[in-house]
Amino acid sequence: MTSIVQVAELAGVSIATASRVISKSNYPVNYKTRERVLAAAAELNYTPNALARGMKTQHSNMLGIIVGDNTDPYYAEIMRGVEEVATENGYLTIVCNTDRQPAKELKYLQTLRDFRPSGIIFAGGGLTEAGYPEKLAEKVCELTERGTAVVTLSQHTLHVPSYQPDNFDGARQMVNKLISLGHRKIAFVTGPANLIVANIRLQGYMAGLVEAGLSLTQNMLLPGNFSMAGGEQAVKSLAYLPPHERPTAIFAANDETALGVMIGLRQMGWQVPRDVSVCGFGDLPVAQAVSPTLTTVRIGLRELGRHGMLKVLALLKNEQVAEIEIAPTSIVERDSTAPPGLSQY
Amino acid sequence: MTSIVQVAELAGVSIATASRVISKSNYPVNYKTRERVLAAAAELNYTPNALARGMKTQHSNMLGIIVGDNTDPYYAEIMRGVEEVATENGYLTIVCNTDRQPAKELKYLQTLRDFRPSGIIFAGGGLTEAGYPEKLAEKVCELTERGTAVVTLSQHTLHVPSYQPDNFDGARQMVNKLISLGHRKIAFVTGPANLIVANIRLQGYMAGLVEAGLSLTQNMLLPGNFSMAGGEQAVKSLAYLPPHERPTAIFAANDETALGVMIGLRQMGWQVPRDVSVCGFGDLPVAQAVSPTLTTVRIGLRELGRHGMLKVLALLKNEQVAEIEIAPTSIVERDSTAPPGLSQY
DNA sequence: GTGAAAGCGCTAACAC
DNA sequence: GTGTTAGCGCTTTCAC
Repeated sequence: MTSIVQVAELAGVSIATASRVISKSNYPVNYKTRERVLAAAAELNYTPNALARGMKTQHSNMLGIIVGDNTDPYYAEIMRGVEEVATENGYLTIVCNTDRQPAKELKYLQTLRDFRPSGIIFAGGGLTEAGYPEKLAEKVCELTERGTAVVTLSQHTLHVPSYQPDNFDGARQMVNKLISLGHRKIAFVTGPANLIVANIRLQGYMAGLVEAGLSLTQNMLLPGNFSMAGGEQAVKSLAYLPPHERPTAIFAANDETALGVMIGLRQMGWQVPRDVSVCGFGDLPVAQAVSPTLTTVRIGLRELGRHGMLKVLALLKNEQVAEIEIAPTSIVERDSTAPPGLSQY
Repeated sequence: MTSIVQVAELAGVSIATASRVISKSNYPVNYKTRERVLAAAAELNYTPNALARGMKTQHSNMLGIIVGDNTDPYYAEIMRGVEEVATENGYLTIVCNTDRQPAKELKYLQTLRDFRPSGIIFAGGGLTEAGYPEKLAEKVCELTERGTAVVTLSQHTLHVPSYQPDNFDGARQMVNKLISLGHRKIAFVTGPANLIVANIRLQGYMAGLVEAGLSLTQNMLLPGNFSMAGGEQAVKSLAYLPPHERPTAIFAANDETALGVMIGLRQMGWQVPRDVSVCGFGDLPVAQAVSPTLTTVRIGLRELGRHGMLKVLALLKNEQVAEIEIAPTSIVERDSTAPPGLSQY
């Protein structure tokens, strides 16, 4: 394999000089000499060994992205944004699926550590299992101490720079919207209890109700888990409610759940939005593809990823970065919501 | 940072000995000595620097996976399978989005090369632009020569070990199925013309028709591009056909296209499967989520990824591997297909 | 069964 | 503006 030594030889310069031009260091090199080195490198089809370089510099132009599951469109979109900016800047993106399991997350962090990544992005949102935040913080500390840039893309137990969607306000706004449509009985399908983000959305929902002077009724909270199956399951319980106690709108903690809710309702013979309005959170591409199209809270996911990676790059350049930046969320009104009272029951 | 030197010191042995036990080499080391090294490593929370190791061994326990777009569920599923097996074996998975652009694919291969990956998996299927297969083959050759294990997960221009779904037979079977339902006018929405896999599915479709003694009518071929928008667009042209010339079934080259087809038909006021049957290829998770649920050709995508990675591992161990293995495909009949003639026109 | 030492390819002092 | 050289942390001959 061709190394910098052959390049130097062919160019008739020392390895140091060759390295200076190859590594784009800002060290002064004579114009002609530089040209010769570049020509030699091109001729030999040479590119530097990233491993060797990483060994010297102590970091490797690799970026780890921690996600729950790369097949989940929420993460897939973020990952795509991260990857775009990463590759534009010569970084390689490593997928780390955790399935939201602390053990897997820790394991990946360990493996990543061995590779001296330049940065790590936590796309998903902080697991809150007892004792886990501390363990995680410790592992992450080992990384940051050694210069790895760590960024989260959601509210998180980790106290590192973060670019995060306004989950609280998004949920609050959605409740406002439903209320302005005339809804008073608004159910909420929750996310996993151990996920910070899921809880913040729940809080936004509750805040929205309280602001409007509505009371929280226990059975308006349906347990979900951010999955389609969870949403489908959750609404089944509504069939047992006497008609006048049924919600006129169901707000799901994420889009996948909302899709499940729609499937469940269809099976029950309830029509959306005639009998009940449904809305989600995230604005995944699929929200526009289903029928009826899904009203949801828009997070610019790809942009979230792009911005997160830019933050990593800024950190790496020792630039000043805001500790926490909030990405605004907004309501996208589509066909799955309508005023209540269209129903026959 | 703690290196093997501190471990050796703490254990009171030489670096060589420490390395022998840490690197799990099968070199004989005294039982007690081994224990001491392990204890020291544990105490120091030591794990070997993957970069340094890679520098010696000339490959880095990294695996590149080349996909069109990681947000495409087809690739996401494969990637997930690959990642599972990779991480179980201590490999890191690098996402490489090419958007099916030769230039991006080449660029990624170049970057990967610098990192000395142990393996590269081409999840997507061979671009056939003029002159490109040769260029790609050359780049890949540089990699394989140096011991990188390269595997494709579809029919491909590259002549490397491959584990690939039976795209031809899947399409043929689907046509058989439609014919057995009574369909005679079966349209096919094609994939991108520059994609091998898309063409093979098209060939399977044609073979199925020919076997049944049906003729290929030109306007039964609708141009698509594997995207939802493409499917939506494609069916619009059918509105201009006189009713008796309209297809009674539309077979889309992949599931995304089929979803687009369903959306387009809905806009045109055609009901599925009453007015026209629709089917896809791939069996993405979403195929079960849409309404009506989608009849499609099942490829075990995650399994495809898992198996592909296993093939890489086998190659790395210099085991004998089959050059080409075919993964069977099968028909999953759901609600989007029915016998023709239910339509009112 | 163990240790000393070379060297993988690169960068960054440090000379000149 | 250029060259010499010392490592980065590891594996692996080659001695003993």
